[in-house]
Amino acid sequence: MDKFLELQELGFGSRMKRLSDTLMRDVKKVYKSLYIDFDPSLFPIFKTVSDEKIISIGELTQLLQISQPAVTQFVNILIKKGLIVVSADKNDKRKKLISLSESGKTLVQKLEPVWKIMQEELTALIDREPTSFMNHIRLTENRQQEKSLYERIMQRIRDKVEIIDFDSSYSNEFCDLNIEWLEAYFYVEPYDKEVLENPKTYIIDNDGHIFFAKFNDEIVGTVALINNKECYELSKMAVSPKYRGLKIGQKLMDKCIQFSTEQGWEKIKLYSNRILTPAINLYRKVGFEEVELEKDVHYERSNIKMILKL
Amino acid sequence: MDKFLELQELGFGSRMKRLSDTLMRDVKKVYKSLYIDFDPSLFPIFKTVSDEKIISIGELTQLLQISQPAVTQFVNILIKKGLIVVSADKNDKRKKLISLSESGKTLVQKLEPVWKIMQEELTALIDREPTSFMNHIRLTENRQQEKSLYERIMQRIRDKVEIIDFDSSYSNEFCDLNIEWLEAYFYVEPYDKEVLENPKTYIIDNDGHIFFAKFNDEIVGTVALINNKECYELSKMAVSPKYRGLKIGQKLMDKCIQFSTEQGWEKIKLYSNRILTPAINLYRKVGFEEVELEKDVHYERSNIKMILKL
DNA sequence: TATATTTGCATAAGTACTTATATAAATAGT
DNA sequence: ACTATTTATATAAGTACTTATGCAAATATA
Repeated sequence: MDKFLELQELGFGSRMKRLSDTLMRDVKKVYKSLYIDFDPSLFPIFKTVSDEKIISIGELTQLLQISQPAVTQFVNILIKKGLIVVSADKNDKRKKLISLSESGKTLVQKLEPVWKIMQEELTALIDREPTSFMNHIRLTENRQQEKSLYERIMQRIRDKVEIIDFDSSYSNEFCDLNIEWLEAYFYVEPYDKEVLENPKTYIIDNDGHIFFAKFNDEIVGTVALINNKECYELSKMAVSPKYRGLKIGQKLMDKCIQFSTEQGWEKIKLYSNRILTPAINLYRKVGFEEVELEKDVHYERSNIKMILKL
Repeated sequence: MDKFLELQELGFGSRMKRLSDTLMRDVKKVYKSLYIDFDPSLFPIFKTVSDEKIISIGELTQLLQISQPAVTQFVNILIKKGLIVVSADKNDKRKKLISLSESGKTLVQKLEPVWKIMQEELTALIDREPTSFMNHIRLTENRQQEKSLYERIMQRIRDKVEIIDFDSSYSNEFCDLNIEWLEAYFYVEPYDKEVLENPKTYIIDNDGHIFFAKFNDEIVGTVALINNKECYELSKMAVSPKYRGLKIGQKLMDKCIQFSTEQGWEKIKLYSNRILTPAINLYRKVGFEEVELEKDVHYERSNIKMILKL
């Protein structure tokens, strides 16, 4: 199937290049999936500037062992992205001193946990038993084909999303996440505002529950189970658009179903709008079925009612 | 010194790319040094076409696991170089069937011994004790720095150049190699022609000697020691321009010195022209010293006389 | 102290790929 | 048999580098 296997060492150069390209592309996809405006090709320079605090172009060339124009090129990209700043060297006017900008520092904070996961998964992909160089390439390619680095990293990131219980310190996030999507698709009805700003009063104190999805110390999603005596109504589900693709909605939903079952309820109901196809698809996927909609619903935007039998 | 060592697995992709780039560039330099119009990037496709005899673009994409446009691109380059030809598939008009052209087949013949050496040296560079992937990269980089792949291959190629004795079957090569450089730098004097066309009569039968440099069954250089009773005159040294850089002149010279010493002569003399700086440099390097030139020399072009004391 | 060389960086052009998309022929579905 | 889909290849534009070269500031040399 794979001719490179036969080309032996003469295909070695091309082969390594191909593998590194594949891995780089996977890492690129990860950044994209996380809506992080970063690229693996920027990593060596960005990380070095971050580590060294202040460094010149020539020193970067030395350290990274790549050509000086390549360094200049990426430094320019990083400047354009606002991640680094340059200052002049007082003793040597030819020199450019490079350091992280404030937003660069913020990005490092954000990237560090992701880099950690990437590193671990990359290590798992490449570093098994000691063997020959060619064999390493072969084995790594095979593992990459079984399950791509992208999938490996994304799964680890998904696993890092925790579902936690309501705490009043998260009230703002509860409100903001919901307002965000309401404004995007509909408009915020007065009753929305009232409920979202007082989750404790309207939901928790009425024997309801609120769960949050937490990723890297950030609240990235939420959902509420409103207790209306007859059953739980699943509502206020919102996921930060920055973290779509991490299957956070699925996780929140799983938690709601598990929790409702534990509490002994026979069903969960929900109201939604057919325009929200990804959400509707998720509901159907976990077993919700469409039922007839009542005339008098809380919200104007509701045009579908669904029920899940537990 | 080398930051990539610290970037660990996250720099892995860039690191592999860097190493493969370095190796590819070295191989490129080898082709250039041998005046072979070929490029390592063409190798996977060229070799595959050579092995498979006839193959379509789609099949190449499959076998080599690179993108179809990349295959198309290199196929076009190979067509432009006249190394491959395309024919239409009778059953499927969309398909292009690719095979080696006559000059492609000739090139394969020429390249095969070189590929063999490259393969062996590359193997020596990369395939030592089994160890981790990262360590392989590190070790290979280190070895490459100690002595580059280019140097390793070139040395092996140089070692493959043999110096052999005169045989009348090589008379043509003796003549052609000399005429080639004479025409390039001066013109062929009548006496030149007479001697070059009858080496047996003029040189061998007068107790002189002729040596040839042989590489891959091809005569790539020659030199004569003319016996004028008083000493040997080193003359008729010529190296095929296709094989400059293999230090063939040096090898021929070494042979002449060694042979003259064995024969018990006290010196070697030679006549040359100052315009031929690389040759003059070689003469000086092995110990020849300039002496005063006589008025009446065989050749008009001679404007320097040198003597080596053995 | 003037001049030549070296150093630090920028710019331009080239290379070996990639992805995205187009086009024409072949095949499948109705 | 007609249309829709798939397949085989081509084309265009982008990416991450490279080498070659230029220029200005710094340093060495005379």
